[in-house]
Amino acid sequence: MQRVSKETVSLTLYRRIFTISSSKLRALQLQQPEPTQIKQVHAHLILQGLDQCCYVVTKLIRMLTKLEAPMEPYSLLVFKQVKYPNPFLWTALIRGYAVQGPFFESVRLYNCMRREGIHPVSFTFSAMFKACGVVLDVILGRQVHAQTILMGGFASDLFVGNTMINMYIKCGFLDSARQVFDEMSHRDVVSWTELIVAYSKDGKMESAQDLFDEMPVKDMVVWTAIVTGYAQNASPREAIEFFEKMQAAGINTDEVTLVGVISACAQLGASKYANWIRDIAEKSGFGPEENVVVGSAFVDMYSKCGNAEEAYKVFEGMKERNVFSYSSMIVGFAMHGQARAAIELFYEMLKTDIKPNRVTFVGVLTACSHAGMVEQGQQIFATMEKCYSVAPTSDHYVCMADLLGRAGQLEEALELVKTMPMDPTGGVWGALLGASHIHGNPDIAEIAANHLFELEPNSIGNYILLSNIYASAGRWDDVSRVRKLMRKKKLKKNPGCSWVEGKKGVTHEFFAGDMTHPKSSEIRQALQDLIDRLKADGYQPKLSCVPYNVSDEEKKHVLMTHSEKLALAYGFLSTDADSTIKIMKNLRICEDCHVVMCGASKIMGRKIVVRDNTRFHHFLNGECSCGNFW
DNA sequence: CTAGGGTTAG
Repeated sequence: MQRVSKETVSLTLYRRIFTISSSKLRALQLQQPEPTQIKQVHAHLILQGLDQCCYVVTKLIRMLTKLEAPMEPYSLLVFKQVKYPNPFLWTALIRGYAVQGPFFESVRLYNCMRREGIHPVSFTFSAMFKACGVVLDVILGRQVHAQTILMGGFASDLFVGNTMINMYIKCGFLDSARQVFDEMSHRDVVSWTELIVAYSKDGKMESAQDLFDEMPVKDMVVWTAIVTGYAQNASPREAIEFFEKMQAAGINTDEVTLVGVISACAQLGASKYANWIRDIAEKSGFGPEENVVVGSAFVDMYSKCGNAEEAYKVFEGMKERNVFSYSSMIVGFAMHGQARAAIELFYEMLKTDIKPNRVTFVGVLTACSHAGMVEQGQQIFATMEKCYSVAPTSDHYVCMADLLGRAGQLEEALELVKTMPMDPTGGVWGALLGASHIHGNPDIAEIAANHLFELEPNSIGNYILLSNIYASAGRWDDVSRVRKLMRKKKLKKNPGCSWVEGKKGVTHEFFAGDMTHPKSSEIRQALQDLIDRLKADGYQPKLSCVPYNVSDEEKKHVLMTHSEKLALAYGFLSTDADSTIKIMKNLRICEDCHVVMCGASKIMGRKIVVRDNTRFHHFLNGECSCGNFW
C-alpha cells in the first residue's frame, strides 16, 4: 500500500473541514465562527491526530484571523497544544494578534519565539511590521528593521521591504519609507504605489508625480492612485487629464478609478463633466446602481453640479446603501435648501441598521440651520451622543453656532461658543461673524473677528466681513481701521467671479465690472432692461450691499456691475428660453443680487440656479429655495 | 503577507 505523507493528508482534510465550516457559516450568515464550531473543528483535528501538525494548525489560525474570530481562547489554545511549533505557526499567531490585538501580545510572542531559539522567517518580520503599523509604534518598528538586517538578507526581501515601507508610512515617517525604497534591490509596482499614495495623501503631488514618471511599468492601480491623488488634492483638472492619459495608454479602468474621476467632476461642478463621466461609467458597466461607492460618489457629484433631482434618482436606484450614501444625500438636500427632505431622510436612515456618523450629523444640523429649525436642530444635537454615541466635535459646534446665530439668537450663540467643551475653532467664530453680518450686530462681530484674527491672521474674508458690518452700521472710522489692518498685512481681496453654463456646456466667466466679453454692450443692455422691468414691479436697489462710503448713484452703479448679474444677463442671451440658467459664484451671493434673481425668475419665467461658495439657490416664480434665509 | 475608492461646517 502506498504511503501518503502526513502533510498531504492534512491538506485534503483541511480543505474538507474548512469547506464544510465556511459553507455552514455562510448558511448561518455569520460574520464570526461560533465557539462550538471552532471546538468541533479542533476535536476533529485531535481525533485525526493532526493537532500536532504545524501546517494544519497554522492554517486554522490564519482562517480564524481572517474571519475576525478573537485570538483567545481558541487560536491561542490550539497553538499551545502543539509541542513543537515551527516558525510559521509562531508567525501565524503573531500576525493574528497584530491584526486583532492586543498588540503587545504580538511583541511578547515574538520575544518568546526568539528566546526559544526559533529562527524567524521573512513572514515573521512582515507580521511584526504590520503590528507596528497598527499601533503606530515606529520605535519598535525601527528595532525590527534593524533585526531584519542582522538576521541577514531579509531587509532586501521584496515582501519584507514592502511591509516595512507600509509601516513607516502608517507611522508618518515618509522619509524613512523613501529610504527603504531607495535601498531595496528589487521593487515592484506595490513598492512604487505605496510611496506615490503616501506622497499624495501628504499633499506632495510633485513628489508623487516624479515617482510616477520614473516608474518603469505602470498598472491600473498606480494610474488610479495618481488620478485619485489629484482629485483629493483639489486639482480636478489634473485628475481628469491623467484619467484621459490613462485611457489613451490603453489601461483598463475599474470602479475604483471611476470614483476618483467622479469626485474630480464633483469639484468642477459643471453638468458637462457630470454627463461625460456618467456616460463612461455606464458604458464600462459600472453604473451607480451596482456599487455603493460609485453610487455615493455620483450622488455627491450631482448634488454639487446643481442637479438635485438626478442625485436623488441615483440614490433611489442604488441596490445597496451605506452611511456614505445617506450622508451624501442628506448633505445634498441641505445644500439645495431642502431641509425637510434632509431631515426626513435622516429619520428614514435611523430605521435601517446603518448608523449615522459625524458627517451625517453635520448634514442634518446644517439642514436645520438653513431652514431656521432651531428646536429640531437642538434636539438632534442633544441626542447625538446619548442615542447614537457620536460625540460632538467642533464641526458640530460650528453648525450649532450657525443654527442659533442665523436664527437671530446671537447672544445664545455666543454663550454656546464660550461654554463649548473644546477650544473654539476658526469655524465656530466664523459662524458667529457670519450671523452678526446677517443680523447687523457689530458688537458680537467684533468679538468673533478678534478671535479670528488670532486664529486665521491671513484669511481675507474675515476682514472684509467685519469691515462690511461696520459699513452697514455707518461706522466708517472702524471701516478704515480694518482696511488699514488689511493693507498692513498685505492681504489682497479675492475678486468676485461668476460663471454661467451656456449651450453645449460651454462656460463663461465674469468678474465684477467686467467689460471684456465681446458681447459686453448687449449684456449691459439686457441687464438694464431687466432692472427696468423689475423697478416697474417695485424693485429698489439695496444700497446697503455696497460697503463703500460713496454717493447713492455710485452705489447703484456698483450694484449693476456685480458679476452674478452680468452672468445672469448673459444667461438670458445665450440659452434656450425653456432651459434652467445655471450660475456659479466664488463668493457668497449678495442680497441685492438675490432679490434680482428672485424677480428675474418671475418676470422672465425662467428657472435660475445659483451656486455660491457654500450652497445652491433655486429661483422659481419669484421665490428662492433658501426662503431668503441664507 | 504588501498597493488604488465616496460624505464635513463659517
